[in-house]
Amino acid sequence: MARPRTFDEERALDAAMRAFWTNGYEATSTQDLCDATGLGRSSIYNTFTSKHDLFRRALTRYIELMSAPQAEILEDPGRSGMERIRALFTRIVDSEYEYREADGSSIGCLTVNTVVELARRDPEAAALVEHDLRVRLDLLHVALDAGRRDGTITTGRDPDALARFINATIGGLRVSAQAGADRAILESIADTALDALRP
Amino acid sequence: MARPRTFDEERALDAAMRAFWTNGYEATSTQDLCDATGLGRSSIYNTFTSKHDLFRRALTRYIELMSAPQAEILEDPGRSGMERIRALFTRIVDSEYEYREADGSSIGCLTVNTVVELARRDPEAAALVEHDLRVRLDLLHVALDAGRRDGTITTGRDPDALARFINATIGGLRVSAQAGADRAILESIADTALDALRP
DNA sequence: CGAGTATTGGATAGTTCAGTACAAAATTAG
DNA sequence: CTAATTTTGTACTGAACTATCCAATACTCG
Repeated sequence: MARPRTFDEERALDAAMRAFWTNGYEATSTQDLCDATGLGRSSIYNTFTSKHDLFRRALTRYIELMSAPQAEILEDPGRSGMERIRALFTRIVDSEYEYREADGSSIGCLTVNTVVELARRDPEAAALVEHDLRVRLDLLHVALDAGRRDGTITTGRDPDALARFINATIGGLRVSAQAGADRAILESIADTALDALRP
Repeated sequence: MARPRTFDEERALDAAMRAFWTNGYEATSTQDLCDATGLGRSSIYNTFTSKHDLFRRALTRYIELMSAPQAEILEDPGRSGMERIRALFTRIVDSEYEYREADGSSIGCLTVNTVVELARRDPEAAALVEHDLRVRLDLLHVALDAGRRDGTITTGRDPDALARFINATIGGLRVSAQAGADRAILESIADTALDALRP
C-alpha cells in the first residue's frame, strides 16, 4: 500500500554501531551516521527517532552480537572449565583483530567504551551495560563451577571474586589493545591471568 | 608594570583536569571549563590557548600527579616486590574513592578514559599516554625484579608479560570501578590478580 | 491505472560550539 | 598622577550541531 524502504534496517544499524564503536558517542555526528549508513537524515530520523535512540539500539545490538558466542563458549560442555575461560580470552583477543580499523588500530569494545565515555551520565546506557555485566558474570559462574568440578580450576577463591577478576581481565585486555598492545602481548596477559585460577 | 592575574593558574588547571576527567573531552564544553575554573573565556584562552591545549596540559598534569606516588611505591626498598604490587593495587582502589563524584559514582582514570575516548584520533594524547605506559611498565619491572630476587614473586613467567598483566589489571580495575564495582569487589579482583604472581 | 501512503532529499530552524575582538578595568613603574 | 601593559567581561563570529519540515518521489493495493 505504500512505498517500502530501499535499505535494510539491520544493515544500517550495524553501520551506525560501527560508527559509534569507532569514534564514540559524542564524536559521532548525525552526518557521520548518514555517511556510515549511506542514508539521508530523513531516513535515519524516520527509522531511529534520534541519535540517542539509535545509539541505544546500536549498543543493544552490539551486546547481543557479542554475548551469543561468549555464552556458547562458557557453557560448552565439550570443554573443561579452564578451557572455556581460555577460549573466552582467545575470542576477546581475536575480536580485537577481527574488528580493527583500516589503519590497524584497535577500536576496543563498545561496552567498555560506553562505560568509560557515557554510562555515568546516561542512565539508559548504564542500565544496558549493567545488565550485560550481570549476564556475563552469571555465564562466568557456569564455567567456573564446571572448572571446580572437573578439577581444572583449583584456586580456593570465592567464585564471585573469580568471575569479577575474569571480567576485569577482559576490560584490561580491551584497554590494552586500544592502547596499542599487539597480539602476543594480549595473549601473554590472558595466559598470566589464567595462572590465578590454579595457584 | 602590568596588571597581575587574580587567579592561580595551577588551581585553574586542576579544575579543568577534573572537568575533563569527569565528563570526557568531547562532552566538556568551553563553558563547562569556565564554570569549573571560575574564569571567563578571555582568561582561559589567554592562559591556555585552546581547549585542546588545555586538555593536553590537564592530561600531562594528571599523569604527573598520579605517577609520582606510584613510582614511590614501586621503588620502595622497604617493601618486598609482591608488597609493592599489592600496595600499588591498594593505591588504585583508594584513588577510585578519593576522587569520586558527589553522587558516589567513580570517574575512573583520566589516562584510561583518554585511551578509550580520544587516543585513536588525537596523536598528542596518544603520545602522552604511550609515554606514561612505558614509564609504568619500567616501574613495574623494578618491582617485579625485586620480587624475583626476594622470593615473593615465584612465577616463571616472563617479566614483560607480568608487567603487562599488572598494567592490564589496573585498567580492569578502573573500568570495573566505573561500571559500579564497590571497594570489596575491587579488592577481590586485586587479590586474585596477585595469585598469578605466585602460582 | 489511480488513490493512498511511506520514503526520501534538500532546505531550514534553532542551539550550541570553539574561538576572537575589543574596550573597560586594574595594576605597576616611573 | 600618568603612561604602559595586562587582564577580564561582554559581545560577537562563523561553523557545526541535532532535529524538523515539506514537497517530490516511488511504491503497493485495489
